[in-house]
Amino acid sequence: MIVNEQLPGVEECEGSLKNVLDALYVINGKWKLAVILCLVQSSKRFNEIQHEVTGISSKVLAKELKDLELNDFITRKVYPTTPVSIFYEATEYSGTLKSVIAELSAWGEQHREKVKQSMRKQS
Amino acid sequence: MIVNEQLPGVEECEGSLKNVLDALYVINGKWKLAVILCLVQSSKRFNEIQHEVTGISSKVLAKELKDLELNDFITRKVYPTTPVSIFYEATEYSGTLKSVIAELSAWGEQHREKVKQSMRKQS
DNA sequence: GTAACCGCTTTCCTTTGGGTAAGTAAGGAC
DNA sequence: GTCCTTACTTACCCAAAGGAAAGCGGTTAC
Repeated sequence: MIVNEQLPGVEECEGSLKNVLDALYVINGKWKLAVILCLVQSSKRFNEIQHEVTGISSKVLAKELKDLELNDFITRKVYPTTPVSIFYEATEYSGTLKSVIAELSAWGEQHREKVKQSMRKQS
Repeated sequence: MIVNEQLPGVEECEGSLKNVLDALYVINGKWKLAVILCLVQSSKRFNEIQHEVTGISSKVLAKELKDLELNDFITRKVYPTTPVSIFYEATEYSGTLKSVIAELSAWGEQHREKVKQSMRKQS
């Protein structure tokens, strides 16, 4: 039995697993982060988002927007113009994802580098 | 058009999106992190893992172990006992996930608290 | 022999995520 | 009246993920 002292212990792991899975559940899917990042830049209308997040269908975008609103990452605002215009904007709460995204981004980048290197070695 | 100055800008977002998606691709799935966390505590045999990660089927566990080995998170070690015993152990590289897991865990925890609170308000 | 255990693999089935395309209600342009 | 736009919804389809259960080759126990 080999125990790695540098890594977290049993209790810490089991406690955090639930948290991590909860976090991933929210962040997960092909489009959620793309939509959040799109709206963090500026608030936008449905068709604008669909144009900017290339490849997403209206069905999926509608679903993602509902999910994100339920999780309080974005707000749906209806302006009483004629006809009404509907804007989606990122909430302050979506800012709490900043450090999570930063960590994931840093890790993802170094991981891609590592994969590239190991592919060079093999060829 | 409302721009949130406290959040990252356009370039930063678009650059990091790819990295984040790469990271999520590796981490993703119902079982990967559970298996990693299980093996980080100590190296284990197939049946031990299957017992500890409750609910995983042998088919899925076998697949996850292969994936994790390919991505260099774990090593498959065969010991020449009779019969041979096969141990899986976490590599040093799986330690690089530590800060990612820490962030995800912290965020997931506070998010769950927040969801609980907003459910109390509604009821 | 027979049964059981280990480390899987195989088969079959269901669920989930997502894609395509069409439709629709409300309003505006011509 | 007819068509266009906006913000979706609906219906149908497909592929990948995952679950259940059985099988399998090798080995040990009795």
